Amino acid sequence: MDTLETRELRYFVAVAEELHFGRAAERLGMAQPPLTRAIQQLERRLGVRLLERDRRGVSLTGAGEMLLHEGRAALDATTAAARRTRRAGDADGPGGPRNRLVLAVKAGASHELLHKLLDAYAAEPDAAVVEVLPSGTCEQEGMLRDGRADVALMHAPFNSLTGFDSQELMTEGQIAILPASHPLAAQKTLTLADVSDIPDLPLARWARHGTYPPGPGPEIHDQTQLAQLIALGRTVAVFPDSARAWLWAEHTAVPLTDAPPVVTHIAWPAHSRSLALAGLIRTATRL
Amino acid sequence: MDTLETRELRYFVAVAEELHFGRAAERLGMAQPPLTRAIQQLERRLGVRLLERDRRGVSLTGAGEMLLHEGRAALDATTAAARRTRRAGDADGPGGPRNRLVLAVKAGASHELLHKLLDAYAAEPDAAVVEVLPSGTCEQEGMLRDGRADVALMHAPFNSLTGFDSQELMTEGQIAILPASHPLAAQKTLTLADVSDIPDLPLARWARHGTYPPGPGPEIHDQTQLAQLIALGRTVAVFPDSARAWLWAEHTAVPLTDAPPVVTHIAWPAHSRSLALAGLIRTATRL
DNA sequence: GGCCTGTGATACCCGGCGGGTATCACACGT
DNA sequence: ACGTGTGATACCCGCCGGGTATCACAGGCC
Repeated sequence: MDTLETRELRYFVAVAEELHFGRAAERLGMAQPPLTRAIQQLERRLGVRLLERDRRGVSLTGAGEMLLHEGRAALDATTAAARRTRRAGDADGPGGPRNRLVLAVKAGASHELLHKLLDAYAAEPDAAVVEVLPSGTCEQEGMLRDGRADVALMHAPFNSLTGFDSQELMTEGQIAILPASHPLAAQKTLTLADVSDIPDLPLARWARHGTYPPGPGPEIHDQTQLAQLIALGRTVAVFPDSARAWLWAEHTAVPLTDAPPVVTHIAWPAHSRSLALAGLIRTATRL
Repeated sequence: MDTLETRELRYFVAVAEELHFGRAAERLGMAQPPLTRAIQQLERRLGVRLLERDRRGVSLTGAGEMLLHEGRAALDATTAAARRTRRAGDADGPGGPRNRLVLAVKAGASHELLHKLLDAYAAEPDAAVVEVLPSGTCEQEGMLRDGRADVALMHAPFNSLTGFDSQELMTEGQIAILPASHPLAAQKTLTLADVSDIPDLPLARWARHGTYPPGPGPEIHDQTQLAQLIALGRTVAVFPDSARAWLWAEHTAVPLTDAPPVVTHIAWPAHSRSLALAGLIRTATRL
């Protein structure tokens, strides 16, 4: 009567994202007519119009937008339930209850802190096996939400910590990484304004959630790619201080005086009750 | 293949809570055999044993406990999606987009703050209709999670704020409420130790999540009931300062010097994106 | 204006599976 | 030995989710 099935949610989210029944059906690996029928049935059961279909296109009503947001959250929660249950089953299954933890880390960030954390935790008695999962830019939130990861290292203010419990680990400044040959590389310090409009050196743009912010700079999705472009004198980038670890000889790092400090947190789903996780967090706070 | 249906989650949670297929089936309004089959199928699909059935009873495996926790969260998220979507539909349906907000408040707490908040918000332009939903002791968390409420007033340290965004509104001390006739009522201040072992005046016990903490005091689930028992000289209770508003003539309030301060927060689900909610929060922070 | 194209909606059929009833298998009380 | 209460099995049926074919309709052509 009033209990949404996850199948219905999956269908609706697909349609709401594509805004096109045909494409949504294809994405779902099914034909279009049953999809149409399923959405109609969903609307009847909820007693609410979710989509406005005026021939040539579909758009979301207010209720539709609500269901898109809430439905995504619900779907994430159920897939998280499935994933975490499977992993828990592996643990208490064969070979004794060897717990495992999946830690999501932005690829290539803060090696040093990560190393210290993993070493310190491994020395703990009863330490679980920590699997490090490299994640794309700002993707850790989704990974925690849908159960791909149990815990993550996040960098405020880039990551949003809303909805998670977290603990502050480290604060650092930011630096501009320039070609060593560029005149500005000789400065002792710079400001954001200095680096954001250098005529011959546009700021690189990172992909966030699959799309790129507008601007003149090159589109980047790989750190080595970026490093190369900087070395070639084609772009600048702004990074937390710990990025100095991977600088090349052709790079120069210059501190930014007015960039907001970057705070590294360890974050986890608020409702977690895992002992292994608690141990890792305890270790982290003692660093 | 790997996508849990909410029906399966409902079934499993019922069995895991009852630890008995027959009772669980009854609670679900179905017969026992299909329930058994559904759980078996669920275990097969997850590739994990969830229940240990040794004749005469059922118990949870580690994976089962995981699925119980995560599954509850997922079920809450889907029922929240349904409820919020229905409400959003009512709003953008007939009579113009009149938004509504449901505010969960512990029954009978902090009248004064609540009044100020509602009055101030009602004076805002484009204020939504705020529906006040009285909730049992410490039940606000569940109400936010499953969509019965959009926002809640919570009292740390009694309510757990994990998983929600929140804003501090007010801090107050705690008082002991005694029968006016009792000798201790003459004191200017008291300590927790003073009131926790008065031989003839055991501390009242409140129901939390349906169960009562152990102890000698009377079991309470209603505020007037408690007030009456105090007036009769049968018990003491500890409350935030604002409880003075409902004291009777037969009651005396004595400040507690060592009780932790009670902090009232306004809290909401971390992923909310409602404009009306944002307005209410903005108003609250200006009080 | 006729026609094609692309959209979502409808009509109809079929197979699978969710659910029910009856029964079994087994461990415990007496 | 037998009754009792547990979960598991066997079997059947009706519904509903999904597929194919088709419709209805609005634009954009020439």
